Amino acid sequence: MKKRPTIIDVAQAAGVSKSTVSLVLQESPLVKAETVELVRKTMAQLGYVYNRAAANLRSANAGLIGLVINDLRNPFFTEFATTAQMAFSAKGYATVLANTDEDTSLQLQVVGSMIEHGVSGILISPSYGDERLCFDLLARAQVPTMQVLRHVDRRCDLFPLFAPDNHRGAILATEHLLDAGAKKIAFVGGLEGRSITDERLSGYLEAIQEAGLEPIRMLGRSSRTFGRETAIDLSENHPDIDGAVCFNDLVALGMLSGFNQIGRQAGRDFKLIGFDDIEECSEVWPKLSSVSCDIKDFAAEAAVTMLGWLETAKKPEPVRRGGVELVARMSSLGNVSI
Amino acid sequence: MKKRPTIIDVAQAAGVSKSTVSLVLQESPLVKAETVELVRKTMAQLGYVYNRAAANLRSANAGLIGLVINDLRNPFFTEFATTAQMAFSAKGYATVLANTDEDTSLQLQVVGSMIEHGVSGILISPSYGDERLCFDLLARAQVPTMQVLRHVDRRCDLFPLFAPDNHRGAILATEHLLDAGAKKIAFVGGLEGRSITDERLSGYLEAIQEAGLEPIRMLGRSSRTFGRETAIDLSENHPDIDGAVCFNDLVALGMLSGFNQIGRQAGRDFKLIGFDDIEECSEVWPKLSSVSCDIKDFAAEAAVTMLGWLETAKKPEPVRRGGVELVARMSSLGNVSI
DNA sequence: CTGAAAGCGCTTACAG
DNA sequence: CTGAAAGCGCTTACAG
Repeated sequence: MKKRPTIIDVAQAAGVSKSTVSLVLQESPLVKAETVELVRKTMAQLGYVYNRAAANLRSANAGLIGLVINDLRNPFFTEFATTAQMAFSAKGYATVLANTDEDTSLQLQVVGSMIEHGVSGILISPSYGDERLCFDLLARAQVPTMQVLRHVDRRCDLFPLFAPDNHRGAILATEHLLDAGAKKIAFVGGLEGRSITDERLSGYLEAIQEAGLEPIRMLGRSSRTFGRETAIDLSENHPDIDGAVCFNDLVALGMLSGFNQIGRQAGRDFKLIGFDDIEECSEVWPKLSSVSCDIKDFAAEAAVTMLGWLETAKKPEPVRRGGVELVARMSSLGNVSI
Repeated sequence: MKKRPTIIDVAQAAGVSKSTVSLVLQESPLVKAETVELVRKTMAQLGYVYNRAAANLRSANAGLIGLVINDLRNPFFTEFATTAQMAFSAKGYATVLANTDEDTSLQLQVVGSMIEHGVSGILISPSYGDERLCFDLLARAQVPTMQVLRHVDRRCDLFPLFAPDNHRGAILATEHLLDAGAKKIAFVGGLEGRSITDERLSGYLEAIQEAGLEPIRMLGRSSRTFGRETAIDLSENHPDIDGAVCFNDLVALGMLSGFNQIGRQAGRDFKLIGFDDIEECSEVWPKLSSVSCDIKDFAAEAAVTMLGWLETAKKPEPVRRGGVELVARMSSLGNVSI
């Protein structure tokens, strides 16, 4: 296993100086076309591969971006991460990715590692909890960092936030269930004190109170399993509850499974709506209503904003909210449309 | 935004030479404990961050591993990628990840980018199609590369393969449905000519022929939507078919949705089994039987094998198959157990 | 349009 | 146990 050729090898083989080779690599217009071709041919012959680490040592831009995700197994975050990574890739940036599994000490470790690797910027959907050390480290290292999806560190002037308008989305969802005829609507799933839950719950509360109704909170883990258990429990013990705004689609999909199990039909017997509009919503039966944050667009937007920051050195506004949209399907409508 | 401090700054501030600082960074036993402490304290004060790119320039091991995935939105691959990334992270390696979206030209591009970034090795679940250029590039660049999950490039001596024993898994699944009383079993989903499909289909064919039955192929996309459509089509046009071995869980979950829609009950009216055993299998109702490749263990194994290759420079065996296991649940059993 | 030289932030022998 | 010097593979002014 011999060493890879360097620009010096290429220069020798092509009979030019290494500066010229370097200029060719940078696609400088200064080099004569023939020389460019000669050098490229030589590089191909020698199997030359560009060494970014060396280049970076001088010129600072590593072409690496860090993506830190609290729960990569959750399809909502998977979609976000995948879309962002592909957007970076399309602009020539490679992505260093880490799942933190909602663990802030892991988060601290991976962020440290990314800084060492010289990422030019970091997009982080943070874990809840003891985040201070991590963000302080980012501040010290002066790595441009955007918080996305979750509002965790309060210093949005330092770490600009970009997140969907959860509050408004929950209002839309609640009003939709009221319009669909639901009389007693619960909010199911999500844990208090977490930014996304608080934002969505507050929208639900606002709409419920607006309608002069009593709110019903059934908070809990944001999992299919919690949704399924709640659907069954609720049908047995609170048969009068006839609608649910779920914290997210996983909870709603779990409720759907629960209803299937006990023969209750969402849409006809119960008005159900999720949040996030993951792909599966339109692939299950009955199809699940949801609030879309257009996660693909959102992720692409986030990526573009990050790249804009890196390339213009102009920091994005401290807080920015992405649009949300109601997507009504059978689980809240009851007829076999859509 | 001033420059980050370097080891020279640290050395000056601590009153030692930069070599000493370097040795401290490498945790060399040569440095006196007091000196170590002094240097560490100084680094903390100055907010020093290690520059791996520079270190790598001399010492070769970048501490970066590439992970190339054909479809990161598919939960099976998400689980694989996430587990592998976390295993690398636990050993101090950062992961550069790219989704290729089943696109071999994208795959070529991201692999090139990873090589430039100096990854020490690459774990690739390749896209089907025109993969030659990509693997040739890897061979030229001499980057240790393992193919996982899919057997695409035939040169396993160069690019060792690690994949689940799909053939055996499909035999287990088919025999299980026969034991459960199914008389006419179809194979649903998957596209011919792709290694995973071919391996699973061949297992099904072997078991069906062994039982003296006629095989029924209903190949197609590996999506929930295809599964749902097939379930409905099959119930209308082939009511005698009473069992299905699905290419993967997504197809089977789609069939489950389809059955829910038309009021047919998997388990009681139809014996259904998926493949991969993703988490959702035990979260839906009725719970979905599947063949587990123990994807978490598999991914951890793959990561360990890769790291072993990097650290011992000993290439893994050309072909290695991971174990598979039948997981029988309600969708093939019919009773409300498990 | 091309070449010679310095330097990016580390590590690595080699002295002492 | 610590220091002085060379070098990793590039880029960047600066000449010519």
